[in-house]
Amino acid sequence: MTRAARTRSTRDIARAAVRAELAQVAFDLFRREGFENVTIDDLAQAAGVSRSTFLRYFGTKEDAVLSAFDAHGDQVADALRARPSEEDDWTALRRALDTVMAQYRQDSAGLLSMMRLVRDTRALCARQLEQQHGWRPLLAEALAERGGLSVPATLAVSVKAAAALDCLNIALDHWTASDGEHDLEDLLDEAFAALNPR
Amino acid sequence: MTRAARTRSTRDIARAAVRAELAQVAFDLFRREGFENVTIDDLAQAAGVSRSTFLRYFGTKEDAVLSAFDAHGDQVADALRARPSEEDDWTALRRALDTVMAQYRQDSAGLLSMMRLVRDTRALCARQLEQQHGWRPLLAEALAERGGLSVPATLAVSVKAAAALDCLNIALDHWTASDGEHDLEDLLDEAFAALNPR
DNA sequence: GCTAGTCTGACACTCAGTTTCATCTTTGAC
DNA sequence: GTCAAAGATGAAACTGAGTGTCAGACTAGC
Repeated sequence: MTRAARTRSTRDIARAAVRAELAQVAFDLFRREGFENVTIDDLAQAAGVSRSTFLRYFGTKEDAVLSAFDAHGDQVADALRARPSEEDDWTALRRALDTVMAQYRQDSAGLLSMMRLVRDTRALCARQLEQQHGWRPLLAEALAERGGLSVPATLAVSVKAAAALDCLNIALDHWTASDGEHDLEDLLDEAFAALNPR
Repeated sequence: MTRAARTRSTRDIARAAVRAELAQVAFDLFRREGFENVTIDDLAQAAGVSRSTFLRYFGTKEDAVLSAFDAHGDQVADALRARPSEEDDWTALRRALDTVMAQYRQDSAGLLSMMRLVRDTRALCARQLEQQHGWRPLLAEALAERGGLSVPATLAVSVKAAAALDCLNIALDHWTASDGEHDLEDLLDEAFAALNPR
């Protein structure tokens, strides 16, 4: 559990609830009308808050959608630290991704519609790339710590972290393209197998 | 040589020249004043054209900077197709990147200031991610063709293409962070070595 | 109840990016 | 050379994102 999660006041909980509600309203509206056909004013009105308030919770329209994945970077990094130290990096990365895979499996229909929305919207695609780009240093650092030596993330761990995230992404892409027909875990395994660093 | 390059009218050449000039003016201004402190009006005025014209050449401020890399995706994909078919994918990818590495080496000072500008500007970082994301399918397709079979890019070739692009990126990141002290080729080799798919 | 910190809505503002239209230049055909 | 078509430019209006400010309402702790 992170520091932010430990020190959680009543206000923080209320804020998180409002945030989740706004995100849900936004997602539904985007799905129904299309991302670029919905203005922030529309979102605010649909959610029953002012434009100002909406923009206080989410800096951009994109963030309202992608906030669903906000915690994933830290979650995977934590899972990575929890892997046995004798495990090789690539296997540890694959297993650490089980954390998010479990969440995906829990609501695969929701994930599918989310991924469709993201893939069909250039701005969301771009923002998602940026979001995942931010996870790379988290994974790289966790990987470096696991190695015991050299806490400042080296080039090698960054590359492995980036590649693992690509695998996740590409597996999700193929899964979405198949309308969820293929098994996501299998696709991820296949992606990891394509790149088998020693 | 691509089709677009073959059928090149006088107008196209003039357009390309204007485009290059605008990009240069924009780059200089961004470097001097900072990306977000320069408006499109400023750029247009500095270049002696109207706002409309500037926006016709570059859809966004970001594109004015990153147009410098526009051709790289196709170039690497072409280089990939030119590699001997007996070469393994990973080696072919590494060698195909020599195409862009040669261009970087030719003006490493320019590249360094460009990379610094990009890294220091969130919007440019994001747009660059998007740009490179667009290269992935190009490389994946070239890789698939090389393999002879299954022209529709499979998951495996996508993963390798993505990983190779990450290597390029991360090598550039470290090179930039070292102010160009390290040797870029060495960093790229190191990145490729960290991920050695069979 | 009072006070301090926080949340909210209203409003004004800047700027990015789109679209439309009128004008001017270039090109190619004759 | 002339002329018509196509392309390039500039001007202007417009939508909407995102920022900043401010005043009022709410809440918690004392």
